[in-house]
Amino acid sequence: MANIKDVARQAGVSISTVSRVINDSKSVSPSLRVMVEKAIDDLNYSTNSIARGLKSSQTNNIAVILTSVSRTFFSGVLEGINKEADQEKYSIFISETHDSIEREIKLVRSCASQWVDGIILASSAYGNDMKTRKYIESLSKLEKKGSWIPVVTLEYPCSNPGVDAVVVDHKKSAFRAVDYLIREVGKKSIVHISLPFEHYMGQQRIAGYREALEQNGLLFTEDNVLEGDYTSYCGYTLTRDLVRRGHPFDAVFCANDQMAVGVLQALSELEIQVPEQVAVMGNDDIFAASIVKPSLTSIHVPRFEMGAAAMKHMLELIREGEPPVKRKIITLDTEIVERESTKRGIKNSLKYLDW
Amino acid sequence: MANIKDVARQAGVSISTVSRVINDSKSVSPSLRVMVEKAIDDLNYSTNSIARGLKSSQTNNIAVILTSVSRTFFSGVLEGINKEADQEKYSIFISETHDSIEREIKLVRSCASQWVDGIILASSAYGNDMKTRKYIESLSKLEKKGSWIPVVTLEYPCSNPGVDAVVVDHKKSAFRAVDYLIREVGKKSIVHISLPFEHYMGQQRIAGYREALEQNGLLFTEDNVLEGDYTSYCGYTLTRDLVRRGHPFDAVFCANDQMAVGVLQALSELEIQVPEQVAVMGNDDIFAASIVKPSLTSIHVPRFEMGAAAMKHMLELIREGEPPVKRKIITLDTEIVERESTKRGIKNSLKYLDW
DNA sequence: TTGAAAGCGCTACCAC
DNA sequence: GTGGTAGCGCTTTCAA
Repeated sequence: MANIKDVARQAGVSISTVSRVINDSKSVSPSLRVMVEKAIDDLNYSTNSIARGLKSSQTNNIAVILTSVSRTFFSGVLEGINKEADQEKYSIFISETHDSIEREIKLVRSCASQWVDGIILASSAYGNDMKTRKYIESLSKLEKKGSWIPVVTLEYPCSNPGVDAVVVDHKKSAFRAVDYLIREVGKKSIVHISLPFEHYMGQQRIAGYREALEQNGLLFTEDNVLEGDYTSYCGYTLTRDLVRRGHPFDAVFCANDQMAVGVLQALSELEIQVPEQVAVMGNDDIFAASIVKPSLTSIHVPRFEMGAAAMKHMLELIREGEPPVKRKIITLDTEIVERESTKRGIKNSLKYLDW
Repeated sequence: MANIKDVARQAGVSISTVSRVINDSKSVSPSLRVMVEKAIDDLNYSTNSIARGLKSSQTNNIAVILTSVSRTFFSGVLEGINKEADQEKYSIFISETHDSIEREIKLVRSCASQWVDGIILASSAYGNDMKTRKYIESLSKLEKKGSWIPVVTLEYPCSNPGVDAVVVDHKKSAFRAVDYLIREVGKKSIVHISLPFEHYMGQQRIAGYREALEQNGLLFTEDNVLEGDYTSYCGYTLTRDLVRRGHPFDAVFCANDQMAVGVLQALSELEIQVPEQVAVMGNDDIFAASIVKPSLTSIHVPRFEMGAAAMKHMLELIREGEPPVKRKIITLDTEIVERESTKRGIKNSLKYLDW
């Protein structure tokens, strides 16, 4: 690949002139401009963004660090991010942590050292050890050449108050879900399959679950809260286990849809009627919710909007160039999407989106 | 973020020495090494990979260019790619073309100009116009600082014979699927919902479909081949349309699972028995195939292995440093996964993978 | 074993 | 309008 020097030689002009043409400066005569453009075309030259970045400290790259792109939830988020990025000249750089905090730390460091212009992060830094805390601390102080690299977290606010976030109110969502199960569906013994207990989001949902029970005069018992691990397999086994133990319940609220699908599968095998005997509710409203039979009532999380909002906010932060005076947390609304797993005979509109 | 100069000053040594420590050269005295390491730690220094790349022309970044990460098919591929990359020191850089050839061309150029060490590409360059051909031509000649940037394509071999690929035999897969529908399921009027006709993979599958019919003494008619667009919506509408027109058919073979899910939905609404009246078969075996009811018979494509093989091969190409004498096309095997949409009463083992 | 200095490809500043 | 040149942060000779 030719470099700027080659182009200059080929066109018979100085490097400066070539640079001016590339960067669209007006102070270059039409004749020279034409010659340079021809040389660029002849040599199939394209400017080396590494070297450019080294000088200008602007790479036009934005890193998106997620736990896993195959987690359906994040696919939608990515669509939103991409949509906003496309309109500007930014490229997106996706990497995956697979829920490993070590990998997350390594990736953030690596992105910073590559001088990305910003980082959109779905963190799994739940721990409270020294190393994790130091890492979280560092998130608001990432720099390249002395200038600030903004970080925006997804899903929940990171514990560093210097980092902005785009979130949904997990507690409120869970509250409304359980309140709905009690008041609209008429259930009384609601089991909650949660996320790993250490996860902030899981804790929030448990809090919402509890509040809904108590406000409706029902008893909160720890027996009814099961620790899940995101997978549909755990929903499946936990449910079979509940039934085997003869634990009484007439509804299950799961912290994500994958687990709820596992619950449905187990109930179907055990020939337990949904929703008459047991109603099931998920969270996130991924497309699988509308595909399973019975279709799954879930809480719709605006994933696309979440990604778009994160990117939009990121662009603002980059434009401003320095940490905002006051932290900004953008909260998006969720809503319940009612389907057959809580209400018999409801018409299930299969979503015809790309997946 | 501190730079190497700062570290050198802090440690009271030369830049060269710091560089030696960073790059693990042995020719540095233990005492100095300790001082430098302390300085690095104190300043929280991490080496700027941009500048490093500028000099060494090795960035340790590998670009993965896909149509869309939310297309379930590619999620699995990414897992495989990541698994292999993790073992080495490479970072993965994912971007999406959304089936736009312009975007694809732009991305490849941009990656090359960022001096990635290699590009794994799921191309949508089906066109035959001048620009596309020139682009495909260029794929085997990507360079940074005069050294070759290897490209490996996924899913199908690109028409440039200088580009290696990891693929499955689409024609053979389709052949086996249709042969199975005829001989095992006993169907005779098989409709094929294809990909957009211009797509190489779609053409291959149609060829396999045709061959299976003919080898089994059935007539191939163009009426039975419908052009699809990947979405479940098109499977849905095409099926309703067939039925409305009174087109006779007793099986549908779809070029992907999404379309097959749409077919199932339409048949269910029309109260047509699956598989007795109409058997349905998909392609790819994404997890949705095991979730729908009736569950969907499909062709399992080893996505994970595909990604892993592509990455493995990429690392070899990078190690060798120059184009191989002979093009290598790695072909992986597919297999039929039998479920309820072609065989009543078969036990459906829901896959408990992460999705 | 150590340090000085050239140079990777580019931009930006300063002269002319 | 144009060209010369310093320098971004790093690696890599070459000398000492």
